[in-house]
Amino acid sequence: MSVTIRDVARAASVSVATVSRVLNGKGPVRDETRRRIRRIARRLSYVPHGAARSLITKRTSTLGVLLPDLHGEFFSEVIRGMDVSARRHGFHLIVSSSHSDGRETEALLRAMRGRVDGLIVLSPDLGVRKLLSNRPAELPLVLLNCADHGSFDSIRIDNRGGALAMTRHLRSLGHRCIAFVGGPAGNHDASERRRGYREALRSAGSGRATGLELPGDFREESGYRAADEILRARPRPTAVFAANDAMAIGLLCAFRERRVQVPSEIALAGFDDIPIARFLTPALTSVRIPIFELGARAVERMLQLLTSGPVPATRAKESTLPTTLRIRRSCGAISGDRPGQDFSLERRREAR
Amino acid sequence: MSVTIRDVARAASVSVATVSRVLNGKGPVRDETRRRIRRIARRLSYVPHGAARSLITKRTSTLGVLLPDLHGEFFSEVIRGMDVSARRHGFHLIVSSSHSDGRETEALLRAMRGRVDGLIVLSPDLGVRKLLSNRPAELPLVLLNCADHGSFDSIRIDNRGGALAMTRHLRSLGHRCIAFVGGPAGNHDASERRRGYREALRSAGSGRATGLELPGDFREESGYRAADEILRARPRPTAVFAANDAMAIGLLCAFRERRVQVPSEIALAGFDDIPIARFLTPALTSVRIPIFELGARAVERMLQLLTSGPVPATRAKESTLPTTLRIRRSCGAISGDRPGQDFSLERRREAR
DNA sequence: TTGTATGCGTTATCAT
DNA sequence: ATGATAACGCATACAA
Repeated sequence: MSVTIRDVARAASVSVATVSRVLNGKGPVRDETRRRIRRIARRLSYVPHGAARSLITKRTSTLGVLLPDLHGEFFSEVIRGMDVSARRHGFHLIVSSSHSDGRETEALLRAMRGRVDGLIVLSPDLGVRKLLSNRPAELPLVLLNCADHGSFDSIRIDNRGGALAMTRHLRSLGHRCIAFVGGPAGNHDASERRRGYREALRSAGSGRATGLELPGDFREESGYRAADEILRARPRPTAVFAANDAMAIGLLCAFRERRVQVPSEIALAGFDDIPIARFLTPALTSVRIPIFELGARAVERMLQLLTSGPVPATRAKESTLPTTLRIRRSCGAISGDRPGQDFSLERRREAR
Repeated sequence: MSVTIRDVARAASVSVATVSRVLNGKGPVRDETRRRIRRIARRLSYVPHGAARSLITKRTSTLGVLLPDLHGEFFSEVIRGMDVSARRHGFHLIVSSSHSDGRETEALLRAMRGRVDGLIVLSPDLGVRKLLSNRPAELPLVLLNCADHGSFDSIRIDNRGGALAMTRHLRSLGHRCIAFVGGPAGNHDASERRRGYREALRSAGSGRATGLELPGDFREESGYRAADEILRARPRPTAVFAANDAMAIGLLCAFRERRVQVPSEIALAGFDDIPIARFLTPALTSVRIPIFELGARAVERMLQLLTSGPVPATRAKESTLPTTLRIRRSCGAISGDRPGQDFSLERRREAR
């Protein structure tokens, strides 16, 4: 068996209470006793048992994270943000990725009780309502990029604003027919981006602008497939806005094969600003989203929720993180030749 | 407070023991009693307390995962593999990414006791030795892609074999001077890939081959920077093998800016086969590594370690996962035009 | 078939 | 300043 607090107490000829006091720095202990216990504990390489401790303290110092089946860059960044933020406060992350069907999610939530102090749920796919119903009652909750905020704290990325800004940017470059390749049906990020696109088309600007929406699923392949339809369309769009960079890359690939020059013959823009965007040829214009910060903020919010009292009466808050336009060569706005030439148009919008 | 097993027992007018038996399906219980308890438990939406349960059962159904600061695709895939595999067996994952310095890691390991049944450590950066010393003694351990296997179970990817195969492939295409852009110093994956590259150069083949090694750090930027030096070198390499795809993309970008045609003027190959590799122009030849499977296998191994008895005398095993060559246009071996044209040369090597 | 009682490892409350 | 002891929520050996 593992060495327990009793072993330390016995070896030091004191009671377990004293050992506990020393190790937690609580209560008065004679200096000499403290040092002796510390030494012995180290010599025995004693490590407190987490489960036992949290059974009595009612705190696990652990946060549960529920994620859907996310694509590479996004997934790792959001976790990194959470992890950095959590560790700074001595918290751990118990993550569960690719939760799809509701039954599985339910089982997951059940298993979380007694293991986490709070839950962070990222669910771009609609359907958070079900979640609330069968979640262990008093478990604090923070929603990420969710469709219906309901009465829960939520942090989201300004997808709509980013798409709006990008589409307007394309219009400002003179494009009058702008195609849009969308994301998966039911995905909240995707529908918000489409909303921004539509809004920008409708809004008064320099001249009329028409649109053309094509289906996509956030994967390269779907962008590749959308290209043909775009090129066949009459009037042919002079610009394409893909709902994410992966699809934009698929489009870029297809355009090159068809010998359609980007951006001279057709402009291209993406969303996400993944690291390789600026290393493509032409460098891909995109909308940068603060993924790391999204994760970090979620944890911060959760932590202040946890320390603000047992049943925090603090009203649910929702905040929106701003996106940033990364203008590069693919949209035809600039003619620079080297990567790293990043011109940024920033766009901020913070909600309560 | 949350509803406990006692609440259920009281509501059902039975003892907690009976409730426990029903919920765990152990021991004989009268059918009618069972149904009644089940109904009441559901009505009260009772959920067992994880910490309390694991305190007595000595099992947490949770696996600890220690990861370094990984790049996008790799990170998400390995976690996905673990998660899928873990959930299938009713296990959870408590992950901690970007563990860098040893002190932090030590604190992390301490906090793991009583919260996890085993530990999976991915540490391409050398220095696992320290880990073993201050880890809670009887915690089962599985190493991933580690330098020194020591006496621990470990699963690794055949980095050396993949690099060997790719370099030979380039030689077989007639290249006699092949440059190599390496990964971060101290990174085990990187050094194994370099080892394979060197081995292939030394080994007898069709004619002599010379090399040229350049530093890199696995990021696009470092590949971009390496390009100039490669183009200046005399004799100028006719092929470049980048230790990962990100750097290959940087190289591709730089070559295009310098108007150096790939593959006609210089061939290019990467490592990892990230999803966008086949959508680049030219499509990037690369070495596919089974990341998902790496994670999945790690969990499987851990689980069989856990169920093989309290202190499994089963000798530490190490296995190596095979890589696969993905030959595309960038190396000049084929002249296809459409993405999805994947020719595969497989290479297997399984160790005990 | 069911109930009683004990213990898991820790912290917290009260004595001393 | 320190020690004895009661929880915490659950599973289980044993008794009934």
